[in-house]
Amino acid sequence: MKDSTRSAIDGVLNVDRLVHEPARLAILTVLSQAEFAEFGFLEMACRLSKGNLSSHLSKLEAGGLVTIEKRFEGKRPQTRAAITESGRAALANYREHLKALISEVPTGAEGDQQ
Amino acid sequence: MKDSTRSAIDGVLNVDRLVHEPARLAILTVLSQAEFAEFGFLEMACRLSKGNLSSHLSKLEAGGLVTIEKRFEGKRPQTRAAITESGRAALANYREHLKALISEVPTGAEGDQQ
DNA sequence: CAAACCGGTTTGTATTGCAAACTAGTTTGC
DNA sequence: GCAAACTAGTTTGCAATACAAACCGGTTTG
Repeated sequence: MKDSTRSAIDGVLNVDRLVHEPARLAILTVLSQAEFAEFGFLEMACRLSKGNLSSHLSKLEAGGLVTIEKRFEGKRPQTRAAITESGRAALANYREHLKALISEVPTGAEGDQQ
Repeated sequence: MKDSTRSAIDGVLNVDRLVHEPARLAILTVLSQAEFAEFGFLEMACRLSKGNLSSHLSKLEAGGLVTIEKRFEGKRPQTRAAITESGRAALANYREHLKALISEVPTGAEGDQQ
């Protein structure tokens, strides 16, 4: 087994589960592209129900990857989420692991066993 | 939101959960590099306990992504796993989604909201 | 022949992702 | 002016599942 394959697999095995979950990865990805985003926007952008979005945001907040700001837009409540520095780092780190997997391990079929 | 970002996120949201789990992704990745692998080898290569490896292999088998062959090596039982065509396709597809995410969405910090 | 080892499978548990139900307030229709 | 519908979320309940620990059948070793 090649060294690069070895470390790519180790990377995969150690991914941050908080980031790895597709819904949260989507949220972080969207947030990484903007200064902040409103709840309603995230709902559509990530195709999540309000319930799921709410709970995933709570987990991301608990993990320090995003901040949640609650405010009023006129008379209506409004929630804004933003990625933190720590969140950016976690996302970047996650993406590095994926990149390693993709670039270091060939798609190829044949190879030598063990 | 850019179109490429949109489809990258859709890709992430629709990943095959059977492949997405790190332990199973590791297994499939290892199997994709060889014709087959023995249980004991997978155990080390994927840094999995026997119990976990056993149950993940069962799930992959149930999903048709790998085949399990049981035989005797001398007097001892031995299990071999191999990736199927369907498994190869699922892995390739999964990797395509990742690649799309990484290549289409910039790491960048700033951007315009919504 | 007992103890340790090999090669796994089964079982138990704690986590968690998701949907559905709920809460709290606001606007609209009549 | 008040009931019904809508907005903006949170909480709750449940089914799935990842992992560890216990277990099991057999084999080798001391």
